Amino acid sequence: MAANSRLTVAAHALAWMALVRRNSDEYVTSERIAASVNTNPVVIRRAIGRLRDAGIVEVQRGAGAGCRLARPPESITLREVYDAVADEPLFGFHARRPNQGCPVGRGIQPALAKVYDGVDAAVRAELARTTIADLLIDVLASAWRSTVAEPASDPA
Amino acid sequence: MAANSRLTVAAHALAWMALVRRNSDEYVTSERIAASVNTNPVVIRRAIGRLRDAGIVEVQRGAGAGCRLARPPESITLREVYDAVADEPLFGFHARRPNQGCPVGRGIQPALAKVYDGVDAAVRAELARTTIADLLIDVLASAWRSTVAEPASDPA
DNA sequence: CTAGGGTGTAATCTGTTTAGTTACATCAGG
DNA sequence: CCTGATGTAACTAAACAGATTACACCCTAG
Repeated sequence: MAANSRLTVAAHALAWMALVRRNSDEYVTSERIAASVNTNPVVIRRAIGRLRDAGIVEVQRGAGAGCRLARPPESITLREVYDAVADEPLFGFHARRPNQGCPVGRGIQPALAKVYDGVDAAVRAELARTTIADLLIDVLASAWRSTVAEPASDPA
Repeated sequence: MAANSRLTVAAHALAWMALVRRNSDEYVTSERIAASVNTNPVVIRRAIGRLRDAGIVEVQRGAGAGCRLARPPESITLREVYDAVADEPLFGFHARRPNQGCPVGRGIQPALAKVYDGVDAAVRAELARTTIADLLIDVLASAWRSTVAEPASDPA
């Protein structure tokens, strides 16, 4: 597992909510989402909390509580989701400060920062091309194909 | 520190070798590079090993041994370096397999894989825009600026 | 042809991070 | 109120990266 599965979990939860939303506008519980993602409800709640702060989902407390998309899935891009759940940059700098007595040690971080900023912008632009609605369509298509192929695939 | 400082360390080492190369074509030891990066020589050797396998640097063993760029720095892009040193994808999937009884659980990974492939291509295209020669120029410019500003900055 | 400085790499230690889990305070609807 | 859910703190466990030690191996200078 790579360091960050947070975007995956958040996208999974949102796709789930988008699917539910097609049938009703009810709130869905963290427990049900966790059952689909196959993790603990608290992990889902942590992700939901960030998505709530970003205005992507609405949370209802009290009895009959749960969570649902705050907006149509067509208006939610993976870039927004990424910004909501990611807190570490893709590439990190030195674990220990490089030698400041060396020109390379002194100039490397500013120089790389520019490159990494460009990479970050490219990543976010690419993620902006996919909405939760797009994702749900692709998810259902993939699930359908795997259902058809299932008899031939391993049952694990 | 974010998960991956490997690209940073490799770029630092290559910038150093590019700088040395401007004055002579001698081999430089992992110990000297480590002193600039401020880490252990073994960490540098591990990075060098991958760069050697990728044909980016040449390593000479025996007495007076060390390592140098195998090609002009203008011909080495950060994309090559990234490909040489990275082994984990940027985004990971679920830690535990999602619920295969749920359409979303079954279709989410193939759907996200397409998105993540696109992101990976975008990252590498962005990194391809910078060569080690470009980086060195920027490193030296940044080091120069920080030298001028040094009297006002903290001496830590 | 040997002495010595360097690479290559395995093994281990340590610190950090993240997912997983438990526990519990809090919040509304019925 | 009671109930079923969220919000969050606290802790555990596992994975991972970097740091370090140790040592086999290599090659060139002398």
